[in-house]
Amino acid sequence: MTVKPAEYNPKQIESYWSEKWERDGLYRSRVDWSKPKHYALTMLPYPSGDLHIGHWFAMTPSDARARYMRMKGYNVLFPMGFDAFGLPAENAAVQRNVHPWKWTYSNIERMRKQLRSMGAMFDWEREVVSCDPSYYKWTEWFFKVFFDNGLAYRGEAMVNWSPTLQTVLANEQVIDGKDERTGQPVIQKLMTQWFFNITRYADELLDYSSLDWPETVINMQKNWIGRSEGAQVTFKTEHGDAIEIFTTRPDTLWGATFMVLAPEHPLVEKVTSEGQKAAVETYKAQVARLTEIDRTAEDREKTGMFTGGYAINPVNNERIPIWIADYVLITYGSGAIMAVPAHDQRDFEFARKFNLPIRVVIQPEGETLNPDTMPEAHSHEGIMVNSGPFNGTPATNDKGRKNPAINAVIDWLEVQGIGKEAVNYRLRDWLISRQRYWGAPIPIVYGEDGTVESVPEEDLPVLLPEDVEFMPTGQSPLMFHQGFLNTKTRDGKPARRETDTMDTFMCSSWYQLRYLSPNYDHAPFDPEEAAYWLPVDVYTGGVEHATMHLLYTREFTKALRDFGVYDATAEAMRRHGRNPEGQFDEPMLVLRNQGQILGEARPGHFVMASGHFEGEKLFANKVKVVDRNAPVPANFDGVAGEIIRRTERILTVDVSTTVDEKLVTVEVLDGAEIDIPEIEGQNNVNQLKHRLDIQRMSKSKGNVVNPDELVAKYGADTVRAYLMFAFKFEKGGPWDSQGIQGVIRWINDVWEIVTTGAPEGSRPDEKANRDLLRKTHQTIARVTDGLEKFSFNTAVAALMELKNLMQASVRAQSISPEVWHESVKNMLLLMAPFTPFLAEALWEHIGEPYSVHTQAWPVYNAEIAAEDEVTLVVQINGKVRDRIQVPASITEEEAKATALASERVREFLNGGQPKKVIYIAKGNMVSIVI
RNA sequence: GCCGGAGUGGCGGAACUGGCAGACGCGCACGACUCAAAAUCGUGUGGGGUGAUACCCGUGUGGGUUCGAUUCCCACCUCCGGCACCA
Repeated sequence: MTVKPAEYNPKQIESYWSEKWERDGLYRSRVDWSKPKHYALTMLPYPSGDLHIGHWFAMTPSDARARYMRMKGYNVLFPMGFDAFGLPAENAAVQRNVHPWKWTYSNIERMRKQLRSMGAMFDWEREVVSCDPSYYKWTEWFFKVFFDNGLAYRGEAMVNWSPTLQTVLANEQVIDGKDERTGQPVIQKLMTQWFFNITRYADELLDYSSLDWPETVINMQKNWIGRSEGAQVTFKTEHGDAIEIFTTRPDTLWGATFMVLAPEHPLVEKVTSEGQKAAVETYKAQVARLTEIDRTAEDREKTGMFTGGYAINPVNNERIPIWIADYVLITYGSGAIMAVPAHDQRDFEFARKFNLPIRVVIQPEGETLNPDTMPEAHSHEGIMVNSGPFNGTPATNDKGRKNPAINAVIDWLEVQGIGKEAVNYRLRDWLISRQRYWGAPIPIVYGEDGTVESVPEEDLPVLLPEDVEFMPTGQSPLMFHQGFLNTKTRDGKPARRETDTMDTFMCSSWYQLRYLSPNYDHAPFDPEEAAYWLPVDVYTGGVEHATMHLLYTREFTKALRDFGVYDATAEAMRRHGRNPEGQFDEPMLVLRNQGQILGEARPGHFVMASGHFEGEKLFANKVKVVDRNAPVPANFDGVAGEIIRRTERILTVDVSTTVDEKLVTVEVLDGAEIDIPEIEGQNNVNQLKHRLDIQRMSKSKGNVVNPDELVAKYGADTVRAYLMFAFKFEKGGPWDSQGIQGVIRWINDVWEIVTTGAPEGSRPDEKANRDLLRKTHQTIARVTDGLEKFSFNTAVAALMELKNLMQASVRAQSISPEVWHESVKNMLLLMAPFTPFLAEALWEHIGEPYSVHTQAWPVYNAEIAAEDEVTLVVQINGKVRDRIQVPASITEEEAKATALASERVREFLNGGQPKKVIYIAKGNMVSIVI
């Protein structure tokens, strides 16, 4: 007697198994030198309050892969934590009077639950929270290491300063030069801030040879670092002061007809003549008022001012005027340039505007440039002219030493002692100061005598005081907290604490280390753990972190290596027989970026609204949703069209189908009659749907997909599998609420097949048995390959195919119970990474030992997977003309003979001889040329 | 402007190293079950053509290499991303 199997009930299964796994510590990861390790990491979330579908898309495929690695025999570490410092918590404090501490922790509490519902193999005992003193103690400690080793320094930097609020604003808080919230103007102000000398590592950061990272990320980082090769040349002012310049085109030195200094350049004052003083000051003041954005605005006309001073060009001792202009940036190179208008477009524009001389020194072949008439600079190849000893030297389009002209001039400059080969970077040092409360304090103390010292290690962490007041002005409460502010230097003299806190990228630059031993209190991480787990083997996250986070964490790792932080770890590695060589150069060896899940497109309701017009606007007392294809009655005098936008009771209706004007505003009056046929009962204005285009999800757009709701409705397994199936991992795409049906059906079918049990009383047929086993092994290969390559969608597709054949075999009663069991067993093992709850429940159901997740990954058997019959494809002149079923063991001669004997081929040959017959074994194909 | 990536059915997407384009799924159409609907099951589904075959066209566009091109080469178009007065 067959018992009717229970319905698939994900809620029950998922809560049962997650509790059991938790109790059993199934996902605890411990150092075990007898096994190979695998450190899988996914970027830790900011605790904004709710888990987004994007988090699921980022984390569940990575989890599937981590589970696969575990079944492959690796000892896997897959931790999770929270990047918990940052501005939103502080904004909440100001706006809603909740302490950031409370706000953050209650969000974390909520998100932990949501994360657990995912069914990921996170080891929660390794959780880290970056705003916890036990964590930020070490963030401070790293700062101290950098400070003590001279990597951290104080420097001046421009900040967005709000004079109204007396505070610094982040870039994203400034819109059109105004404070986003108050609308008050923001100015650029120089402030002393803390930096890390990241440029020290620029060259090493450009070496990606040991990394398997997406090309796009490497490309972005290379752009960001912006290495350029050239020469540094020393010009002198008339009065003998040196002006260093950097140029990528030393071959154009003889064409320099003026110099330009950045307005902030320290020599400006000295070179400015009495007569130009007032004009120069005016210009400088004008520049200071501009924000970075204004200054770099597109197609901006060149501005500048003559200083009255002159410089001597060292290559030909020519006297050339010195100008200042804001197109020269104080932050790049030396803040001064030689201007070669004939061969640099920016200099050219400047020279034309201010009537400065232009001299051609690179003459392109086949044309003669005329300085008076040339429409733009010539920045390409040619022959050097007007260049003293170098006349006739060819200049190519190559950069740096590869260009013979540049190469020769650099050698000459070095011999003459007026310049040398040099490299410059676009990359700026990392500004880590934030004038905020909710961040890790910078452990620095300022003595009254101006001394700057780091806080002794035994006094770390410098704790954030909790009894602080958040003022709506946005100022950091640390500046007013006397208990925090007042302290002592090491030798007991009165001192003041640094009130800036650290950039949150600082916290996320080393969190992969804290996961190793979150409770370790002698050091940021336990060398014994690190010796085993480091480095991270696979890292996944969004491409938006390509330049900042990923560059900082690489730099951080290299600095720790150089400052000996890994010495004890290297020692432990050696003790365990692992070679530490090169293990601390890079934090993450393999990187993959997931794409983004966008909002689903949806048409808006098509409505007929009537009421009374006031001007262009309709005040509606009746709104009826109608079929958009139905004709609107000719005598209808209201507004008919699709709702494009709806904000509360204000509708924007696209009436282009009926009248010429496109958009009409309709205000729905209180108590208006709303009729939406598809929703029964009393309707209200909030049920009217507006059109949604494909765009990023956001609450205000109303296109957010809530994973909690999906889990409640379908179960976590379905949500996981759907996300992996429906999108390319690296690409993402718009959400499709219908597509999930396919995964629901698949999971239900699997449930039904397995719970129904092996077919009893079937009439097994040898061929069907063999076909199913073959398919099973082909699926092993495809799923394995998919997981290896982050091609989750094809792996799920393969599992669906296996299910399809299994279902057909079961229905046809054509397979034996043994084959059913063998096939089901393998299928559940293969499904375990994707649908961990379902696989576990069914694994138990078929009587296999707990847990499916600790089983070995199925081994592919090529012999079983091999087809015994294949389709021989016959092409004539590259077109498929016939298909013949043949044994897979067919030889080349047999295949050619079979093909030539085919009816279709004989028709085409028409008695003649083929010119050529080609056999392609791997494609089971014969290609005949006639 | 410079650097990079991508264009395949109505949709998401598949195709190993140059070898049967469109796997798998959604959607859609028709049929079965049902009083009906949902669910489920069956059949079909790139376009043209045919009663059905045959055949022709088809992976952004145009050329090329090849017995054979979504895949390689050249030129172009479109979209997306990064950088951008960086000397």
